[in-house]
Amino acid sequence: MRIATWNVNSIRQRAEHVRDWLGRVQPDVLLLQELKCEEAAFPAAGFTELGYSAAVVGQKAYNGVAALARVPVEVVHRKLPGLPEDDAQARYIELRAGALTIIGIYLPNGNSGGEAGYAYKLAWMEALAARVQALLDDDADVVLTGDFNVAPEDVDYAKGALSADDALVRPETRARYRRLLWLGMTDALRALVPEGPVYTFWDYQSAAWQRNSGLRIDHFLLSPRVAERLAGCRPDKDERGKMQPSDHVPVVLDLAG
DNA sequence: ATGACTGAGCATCTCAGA
Repeated sequence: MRIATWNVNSIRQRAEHVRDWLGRVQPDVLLLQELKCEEAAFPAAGFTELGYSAAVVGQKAYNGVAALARVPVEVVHRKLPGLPEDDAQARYIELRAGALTIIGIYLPNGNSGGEAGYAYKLAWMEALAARVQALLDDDADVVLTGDFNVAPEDVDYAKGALSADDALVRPETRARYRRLLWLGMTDALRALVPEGPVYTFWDYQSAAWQRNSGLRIDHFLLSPRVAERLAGCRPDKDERGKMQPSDHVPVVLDLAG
């Protein structure tokens, strides 16, 4: 089973990149983030042609997540349980694929909107931990993936790429990420590559790609039985070197069975 | 110390991204 995640920074700008990539890499499920469009504007036909169904949680201009799947999936949630009823940000999709629960997230960045913006990020992380706890209490097999907007350790961002008080690395942010690990989730990439930088994002500015000034902020967290099936996890760096790329690259997870 | 790249939208500037 192959599952992938990709923050595409506008699906309408990146539809051809995604189509080419699906044809080559052939994931069973691809979680997308930062669609930057409503569901009606999502270019679904280009993916169904390739054998992928599309489940879209869209929003005008900002955010937006989706799942493309060539295996049967059922959408379980389109909003993160535990957030206020009037929360309209499209950042969460939860699927069932056979016995697996697959969650795709676009976690708030937290650097805009002042203290309220950062508080929203923390509240979102609290609700996410509660959701993961509930699933584990039900003995579910969980793959939690997407753009977490968290660089968990100092090795996960290039020197100078972020300031120490950035919302992606603030201690309160990292503590809430660690809480997911304490619940029993395994960081798939770090389980396979325990040391050294492995980036998934390079800013458009300041020649960040050319200088390899990147971040590791797109993750796969696996519940215990799923972690036992871990066979591979890698970012596809080649995508960042293409014409008009997203600033994030896809990350691919392979599970045995 | 400075500058600065991409995308969307009631758009030739502002907001957000990270």
